[in-house]
Amino acid sequence: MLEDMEKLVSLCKRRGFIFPSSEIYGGINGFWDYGPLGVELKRNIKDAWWQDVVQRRDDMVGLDCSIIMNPKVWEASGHLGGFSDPMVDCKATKERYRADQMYVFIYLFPQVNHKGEPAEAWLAGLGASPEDASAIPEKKAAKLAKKFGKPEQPPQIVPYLELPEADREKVIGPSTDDRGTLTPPRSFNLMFRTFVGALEDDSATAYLRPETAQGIFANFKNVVDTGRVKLPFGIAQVGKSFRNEINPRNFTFRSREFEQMEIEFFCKPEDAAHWYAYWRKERFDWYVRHGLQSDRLRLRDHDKDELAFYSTATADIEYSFPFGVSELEGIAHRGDYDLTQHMKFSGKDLTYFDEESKARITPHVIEPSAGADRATLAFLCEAYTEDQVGGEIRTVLRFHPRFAPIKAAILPLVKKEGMPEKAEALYHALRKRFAVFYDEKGAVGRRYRRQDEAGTPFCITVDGQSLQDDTVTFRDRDRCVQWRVPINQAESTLRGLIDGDLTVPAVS
RNA sequence: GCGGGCGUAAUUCAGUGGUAGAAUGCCAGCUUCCCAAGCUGGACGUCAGGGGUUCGAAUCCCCUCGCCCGCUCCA
Repeated sequence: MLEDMEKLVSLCKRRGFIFPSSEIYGGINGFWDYGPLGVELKRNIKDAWWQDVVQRRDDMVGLDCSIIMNPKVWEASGHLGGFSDPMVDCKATKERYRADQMYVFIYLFPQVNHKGEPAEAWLAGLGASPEDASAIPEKKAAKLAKKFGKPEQPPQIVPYLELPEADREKVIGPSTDDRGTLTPPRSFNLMFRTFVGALEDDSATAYLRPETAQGIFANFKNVVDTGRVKLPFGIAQVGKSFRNEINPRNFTFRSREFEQMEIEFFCKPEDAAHWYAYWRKERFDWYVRHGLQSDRLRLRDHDKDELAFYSTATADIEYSFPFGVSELEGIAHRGDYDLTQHMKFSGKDLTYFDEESKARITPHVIEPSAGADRATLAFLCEAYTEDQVGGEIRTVLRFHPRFAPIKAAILPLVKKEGMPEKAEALYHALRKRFAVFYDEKGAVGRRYRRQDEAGTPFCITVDGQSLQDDTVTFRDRDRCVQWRVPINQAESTLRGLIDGDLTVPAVS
């Protein structure tokens, strides 16, 4: 079991799974590159997802929409407003506050201070309204009143955001007794801004999408009009998204550029609860089927106060990474919020005509939204194992065969007596269908270990007997079991093992 | 964004002011009929980047970038 990320990060670098982005220039925080093995792994995960939720279902279709969309999309979705809360930091106590919930209470005391000026105190309080915010300032003012006398007037109350810049220095923060410790309000906007066209004026402002979901909602009418789809049905999309995360952390887990695998599943309002329960289970089971069967995986329902205001239910699929329990996928019951918002902002009718009831309805939507990079990282963490073999450590990535970057390595046992030629012929036959790898160099034990570290589930070895009777040995990664298979059945055997129709024999 | 730690070969690390090292890995060859065996040879470093101090800096100082940990944040 993987205890910290260090060994995995170093293996990923060493074997070509994941590299720091633009490393030769010192890297860039929050961005990562997938190397030769990593790109296969991640692509296999995305392909498996696409096959399972689109190709093998009758009620799903796919979509691939642009990353940059009309900026109004992000007004409608709430990302432009919701992603940009101004925050204020206290330099003394390191606390952080929402600036729109901070009010300054200005007290004037009758007596003068040591400089002979009228004593005044600018006391900051926190709350949704001035009344809510008054507790801390009142308490502090009462203390000061003992020294400078009781104020004759009630305090003047100013929202921190409306305070003139020059006056900010006078403010005493909620958690300190010193003035001037608060920073100016700073906007923490997670949207990546850019400009469309060569002229960088404000009218050309656009955004890199922070999620793929809105492209699906924006195309809902197109798909309904052209796709011959009927409720209930879903639209799936895989693609890059971008968020200016305040603090990228934990290897690829929180990155600023990442890839999502999202479904918006549309249904009649009265069926939404059923479909929510269905997808909640279906998506959890998908991870279990592909190897996250340990107790490190869990399904957590959001508490009421955790829910977005438009959602009636949300569940997170979480994985216990070495750095903590973190979300892989969220399944949200979003009601008709998104379609309604887009109708409001676009002025277009996005309702659905139900043939049965002859009524127009606004479908409700269930959103299973998964992180492709997070899934990849979870499968990497889960796969990482160190076996003790005769006092030595055998490092193995136990990927599900469907995800393994290389499905099988074709190896001549020794580099002579016609074995390389026979092995190469098999390699050329197999690579038409599978990602396979040929290696004839060095001791076979070393080659087996190299494949273990790359997560290759099977090795096919051509030995002396192969030259006599046209059989090869299959070697299983997880238990090192070996058994003989006729060379003309190698392809069907490999396919059976990958698809799960065949299993590895108990003993060789 | 704050605080702390760190940054030397592909990886893990040693090197506290005076000629950049080890192990593993990698490459070539020999050997080898089954699990990182052995032998021979080989490549690989702007010591994260930039600036400063010094006769001389991987080493001391400053700045920047990146990674890790803890806060904070995560609509």
